[in-house]
Parts: sequence; C-alpha cells; structure tokens
Amino acid sequence: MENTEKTQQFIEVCGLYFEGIGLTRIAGRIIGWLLICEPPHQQQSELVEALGASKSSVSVALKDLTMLYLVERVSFPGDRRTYYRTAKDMWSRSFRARMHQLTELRLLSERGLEALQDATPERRKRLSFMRDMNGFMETEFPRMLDAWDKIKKDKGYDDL
Amino acid sequence: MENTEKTQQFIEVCGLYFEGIGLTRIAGRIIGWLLICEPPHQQQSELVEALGASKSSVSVALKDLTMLYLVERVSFPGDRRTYYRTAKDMWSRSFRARMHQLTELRLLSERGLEALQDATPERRKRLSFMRDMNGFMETEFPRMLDAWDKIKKDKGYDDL
DNA sequence: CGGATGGTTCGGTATTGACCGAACTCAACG
DNA sequence: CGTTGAGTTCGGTCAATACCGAACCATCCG
Repeated sequence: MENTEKTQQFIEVCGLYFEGIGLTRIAGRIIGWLLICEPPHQQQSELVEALGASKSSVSVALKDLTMLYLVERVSFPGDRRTYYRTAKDMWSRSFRARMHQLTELRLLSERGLEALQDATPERRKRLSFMRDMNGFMETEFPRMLDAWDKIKKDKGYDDL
Repeated sequence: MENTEKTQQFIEVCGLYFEGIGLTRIAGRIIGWLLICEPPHQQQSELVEALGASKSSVSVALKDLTMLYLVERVSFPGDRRTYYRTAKDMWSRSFRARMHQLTELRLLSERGLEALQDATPERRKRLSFMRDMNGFMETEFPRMLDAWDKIKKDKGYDDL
C-alpha cells in the first residue's frame, strides 16, 4: 500500500498522542494506521511492514488494544489468517472509559468523607463538592452519549 | 495534625489515582492531603512532615501542581511564608483539560483527512466520524460545565 | 513427514523519570 | 556580620517498561 509523507506523519502524531494518554507509542501508531489503511482490516505482518516495528511489539500491542476494545479481530471464511481493524465502538468505548474515571473520583471522595466522618461540615466541604460535581457529571455524561448516538445515525455513521 | 489510619489510606489511594492519570504519586498524595487537612492551607514543611516525602520532591511536585492550576499559593499579611491549598477551580480546570483532549483528537482526525484528501469518501469515513464525534462532544461539554455551575451555586459551593 | 507461514513468548537492553539527599541560594533577624 | 529557616536545584540511584531479536509453538500444505 502506498504511504505518503503526510500519512507517515499522521501515524507518528497518532503514536505520540496515544502514548500521551497511557498507551504505548506502537499501539498508537497501529491505531493511526488502522484509521487510514485500505482495506480497513490488516494482518500483523502488514502492520509490521507498514510501521517498521518488530513482530513481537506488534503482537503484544495488538493484544493490548484488543483487550481495551479499541481494535477487533476479524476473520474471513476460507482464510485462516487473522485480521485487525479499529473496533466498531472504539470511540464511545473510550468515552465510557473516561466516564469511569469520574466514578473513580467520586468513590475517592466518598472514601475521604468516610475518613472525615466526625469532622466539621466546613472541613468536609472540599470532599462533598468533589463528590457532588463528579456525581453530576456521571449522570450527564451518558445523556451526551445518547444524544450523539441519535445524530450519528442521521449522519450515516451507523456502521461505525 | 492528627492522622488516622483512614486518612492515611485516603492519601495513598489519591496518590495512586493521580499517578494513574499522569501526575506523580507524590503530587497525588499532596492533593489528597490538601483535600482533607485542617487548616486547608499548608506550608511545604508541613507537607513534608505529613507525607514523609523529601523536601525536594515536595518542592518540585508543588511547582508542577501550581503550573497545572490544581494547587494555588497563598500568603498572609505579616507572615512571609508561603502556603498551598487546593485551587479554587481545580475540578472544572481538570474537566477543561480533559475537554482539550477532545480538541486534540479532532485536530488529529483533521490532519488525517488532509492526508487522505484524494481518497474515497468510504476510506475517509473512519476519520470523518472521529472528527464529527469529537466536534460534537467539544460543543456539548461546555454546556455540561455551565449547567453544573448553576447547580453549584444553589448547593452553596460558591467558594470552591 | 518436512517446510513454510503466522503468531506468541522470553530475555535482555536501553530509556525514562520519580524520588531522595546534599549542596546551594536567599531573606530576615540576632 | 553569622545564623537560622524556607525553598530550589543538582547528581545519582533505583524501578518501571517499551521495544527488539531470537527462540519457540501451531497449523496448514507439498
């Protein structure tokens, strides 16, 4: 497959971005590549080729990405090879993952409040605020996702 | 200041949480401590004492946290020491930081689309979707924050 | 049974960076 | 002045981990 200067850059920036949010650089590059490649499903050897990474790195990165539901495995009848492509719900999935951080924060605040059970309301205020704000976001977030789901259909993105 | 088993645990969990989202463990512990301490403003030496960390680590962690607007410096007339406390807007600040990640993702997708200028719409679809979804979230997110801002007032959290 | 192809696991290397202790700077005060 | 306290900067150490190459496993063909 062709590989222009610009696509190459795109892949690198992807690598850096996803590395920045906690994945590895190679995993990020894989995502980048899977976002632009044709066809959209690729086998490991193709990724190795396209990214100039080692078989082993690609193998483990794909396993991680699959675990995170960012990438999914695909197979075709009469072909024993495994292909990979960006997962159907990868984006809403990662939004939900982020939402989960909200929950963690709320739980954290509740834990703190428990530790300060007998303290004055004034002292507990910082934690109460933290709990309430994250609780609010926790309920609003799914609303946003639902709203997007509707728009998504209208825009003809059903299959993504 | 007293330091029970439970508060100690809270601080450690905070350390781990914030380490998990990209800060250092010590920075996380500082946040944890500043969320529950009395008075809510502390000087470096008190943090060193409370957390059992070194002066240097606390110094650099506080600098980082201050740069990120998660913690702010406070001073009092007639007292030349510097105190630190959780920043007034630390939570909305970190929400906005997260929102910024949405923007980065959208820009990333636009970069990819540019690289695929001459490709078929079908091939560009993955990136178009990514751009549109993040764009949508980018506009909805501030709405959520505004909504919270109103509720916040009603709940008597004006000063946080 | 080879042998080729596709993929995983393992050991080692090299980089990164968090943290600490010690040395240093700077003020204020005796 | 020197001393004390508050804070920063520097150098070094230690732990974590991303990545690679090589060895290994499995499955299908001739």
